[in-house]
Amino acid sequence: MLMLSMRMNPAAETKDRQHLSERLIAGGFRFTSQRRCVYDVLLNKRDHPTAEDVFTRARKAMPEISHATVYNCLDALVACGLARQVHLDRGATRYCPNMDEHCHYYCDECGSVFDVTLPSNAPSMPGPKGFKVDHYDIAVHGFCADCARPKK
Amino acid sequence: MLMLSMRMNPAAETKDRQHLSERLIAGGFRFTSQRRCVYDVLLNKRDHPTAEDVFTRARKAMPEISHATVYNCLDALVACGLARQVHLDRGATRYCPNMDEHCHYYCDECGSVFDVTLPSNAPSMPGPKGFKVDHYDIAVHGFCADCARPKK
DNA sequence: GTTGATGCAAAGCTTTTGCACACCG
DNA sequence: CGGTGTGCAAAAGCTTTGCATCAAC
Repeated sequence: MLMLSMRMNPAAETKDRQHLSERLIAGGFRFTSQRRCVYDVLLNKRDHPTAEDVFTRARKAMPEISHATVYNCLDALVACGLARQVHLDRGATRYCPNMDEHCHYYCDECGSVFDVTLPSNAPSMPGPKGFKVDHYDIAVHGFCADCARPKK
Repeated sequence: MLMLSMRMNPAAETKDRQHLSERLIAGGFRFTSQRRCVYDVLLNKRDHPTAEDVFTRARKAMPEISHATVYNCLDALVACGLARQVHLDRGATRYCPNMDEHCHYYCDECGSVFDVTLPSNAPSMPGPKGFKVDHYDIAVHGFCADCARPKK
């Protein structure tokens, strides 16, 4: 199975990395090498990794990094608006550094994830009274082209 | 024996319960008392319970029901189109017997969940080529009226 | 009678926590 | 220096599995 690994805009990424420090500080966090490492992992392969995946990849560059620190770093990145959690199934939470409004097409058969950017004319709908919307988390479940074939 | 419930649409629910057996059988499952019990729990209190919540409630009517059986029953209900999983945060998966297209407004502060039915004219967007959509899982994150107040 | 479902308990996986030490500011 | 962040390990929480027994068809 081929996981989606697309690098849309290298220039924007470099900018993102430069902004990491100030974003962290603006959020009341300190800028640490571990947080930079974790953020790099997210930017380097945008395949919606789980915390465990991030841990494994981060260890290549920083062998002494711990499990707890990866969770800490991911939470910090989420808290200061540099990443988002993605909840697709009963499995582990995945992380996504793409802060554009987009949705995730998820194959319930093989687990593939496809990003689709939302049209800018996305309709707003009335929510509960007084509810202050932060962001949308849209998962489209179904079967990818390979798994949709009636071969069972 | 069916338990009485006070709900928005009693007629539809009774119909749902009558259909439980045939839906299960159509899905290749057997109709068991445990599955009826678990389905009743979902219908009786539509507050997006976790499997653990369902387990606790089901035990009131069926004290010997097991943890594993609750998961089995919930999975069976999901498989034959009588319930859906809802993934809102890093916590446990929740379950929802509402099969209408609707989205969940979720307060990241206090954890409240509000159902909002989607307008029937919901726009369709182009997904990955060949992707066969089964259903949407839309969570709107933010802060409910109580938690949105700047009391900090 | 066959086959799938259940109950129990234990294992597996994901996430959090407590604490001593290190490091940033 | 003070306090946050880290690393480690253990605990806690959620879900699955193995197996003997039981029930539905």
